[in-house]
Amino acid sequence: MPVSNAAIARSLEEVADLLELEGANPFRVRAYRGAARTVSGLSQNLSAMIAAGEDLAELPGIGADLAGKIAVIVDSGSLPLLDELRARTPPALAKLLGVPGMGPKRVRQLNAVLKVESLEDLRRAAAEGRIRDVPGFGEKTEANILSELTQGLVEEKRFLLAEVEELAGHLVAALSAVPGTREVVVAGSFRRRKETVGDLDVLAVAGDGAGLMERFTTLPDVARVLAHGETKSSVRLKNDLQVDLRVVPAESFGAALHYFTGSKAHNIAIRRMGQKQGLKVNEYGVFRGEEQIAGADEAGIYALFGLPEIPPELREDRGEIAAAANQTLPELITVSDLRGDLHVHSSDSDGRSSPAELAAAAQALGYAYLAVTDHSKRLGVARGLDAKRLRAQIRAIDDLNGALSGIVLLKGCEVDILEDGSLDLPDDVLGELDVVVAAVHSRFDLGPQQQTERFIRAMDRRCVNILAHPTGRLIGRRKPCELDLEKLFAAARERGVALELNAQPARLDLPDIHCQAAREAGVVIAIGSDAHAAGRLGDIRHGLDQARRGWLAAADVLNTRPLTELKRFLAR
DNA sequence: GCCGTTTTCGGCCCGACTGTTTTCAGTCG
Repeated sequence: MPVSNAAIARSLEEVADLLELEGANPFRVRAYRGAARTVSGLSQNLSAMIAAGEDLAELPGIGADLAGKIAVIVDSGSLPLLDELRARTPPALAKLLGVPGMGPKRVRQLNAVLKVESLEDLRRAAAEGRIRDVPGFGEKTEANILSELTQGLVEEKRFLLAEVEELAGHLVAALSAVPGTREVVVAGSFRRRKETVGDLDVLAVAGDGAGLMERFTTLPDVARVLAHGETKSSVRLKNDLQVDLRVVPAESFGAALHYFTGSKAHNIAIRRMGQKQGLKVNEYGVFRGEEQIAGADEAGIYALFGLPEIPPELREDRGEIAAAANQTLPELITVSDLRGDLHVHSSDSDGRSSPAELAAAAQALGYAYLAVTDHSKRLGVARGLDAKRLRAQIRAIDDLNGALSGIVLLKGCEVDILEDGSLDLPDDVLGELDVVVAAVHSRFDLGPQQQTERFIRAMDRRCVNILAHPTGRLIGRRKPCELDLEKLFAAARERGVALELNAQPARLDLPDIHCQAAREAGVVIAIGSDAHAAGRLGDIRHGLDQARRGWLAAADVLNTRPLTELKRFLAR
């Protein structure tokens, strides 16, 4: 079985961790991390690229050496350098790097002096008071380590973006209420609309910085103050979410917003551009010598480099800077571009609203159409429809449409793709529908070849219009199924089938990077809310966020089209 | 280990906070 990109990235990341622990050249460590990042962001399978004779050294951050090492991993499934590193370094030692406050130097120091080799060793050493006497450590550091370990927060926890939206709103409101506060913005991955966030980075312009910091560190939700400075403070909330607050002067607001929005990789790329022009870019502005020449707003920073303002969602160093320089950035889709929703459940299966209620809610959103796509019979737990019940629903929707004006309900179904790629309902009944959404809800564990063939076989059925949540992933709970995406994209384009970007916060499937690749492959994307109640149609905004991160313009998305054009596409 | 509009060698983003130090190293983002 071919080695997955994710596995290659993990190996490179582990090499970086172990090299760091050995005190290797930090730039060499960085090179491995950079390569791991490049690899995990690829949609094309590296094994396939090598088989096709492509030169991996063309990829950013990968040179001749790492291209060779990746080829070795693909060939043999392992990497000699990694094996050597593992033999030299206790494997559990790398886990210590995950403890806040512990970096490579401290881990090595504790390993050398106290023979600490694991998290348990570290916990015991801290509990027994042996760490305070190690040179470079003290009582406070020891107490902090013990506290981190006993609170069980060492495993990195990321939150779904949708989960923290409300909290972020409360924070902004509470901080904005401090007298003299002029700007409060949540930057970071939250502003980039990344599917998960590890923490919140809040930025403020304040008349009374000390007062704002005092308010921030004493908010009722704060469980622990990690740092409390004049311009920077960090807290951990009761739900374990870390929040950092920075207070900056107004003339630096744009620079700080840019800096704290990131991504880190994007910032580094911008700083390098500055460096080449003899400019220093930091969170206070852009400086030529001592003189600040930009920084009050973000646009001014980009303008300095001859670039249009790059939308936060694109700032991942995935080609956006080159595209901005060439004036080829896409005009990203917005919510107002949507004319309808193509994946919604009614109370006929596992939804909570009737088709009539869904129609009313869709109309309130300004939609021209909405597809009712209930589950098929195979999904018993969802009260999936068999042919008879589906025909009854078809007749009911026909009647309903006769009574509606300004909105059209499309007759649809989310039909199960069975293990062999056949569909859960026969062609004759599916043929009576306006739109057929096909989806996998079982056997996510097939090998990549079999899984890809299963999807393609389903798309071979001419009634199928959309492939729903293609990878099947559930963020933090279920890994994406293994697929040859390049093949899948080609098959979808050839057959006139759209791939879905499912907007449910835990799905967001296709993921952003795959949307970008699908777009480049000429595949049409359908954004579906997968709402199970009339009040949840608005969930589609989460899909919009990811569509923008996936470089999609309105023209790339099926449900921005007027009804007549949509119907042309659905006719295949 | 990567990379090139000063370079195929010699660089490699930049600043805040903490804790342990007496002027700074380590960590973090």
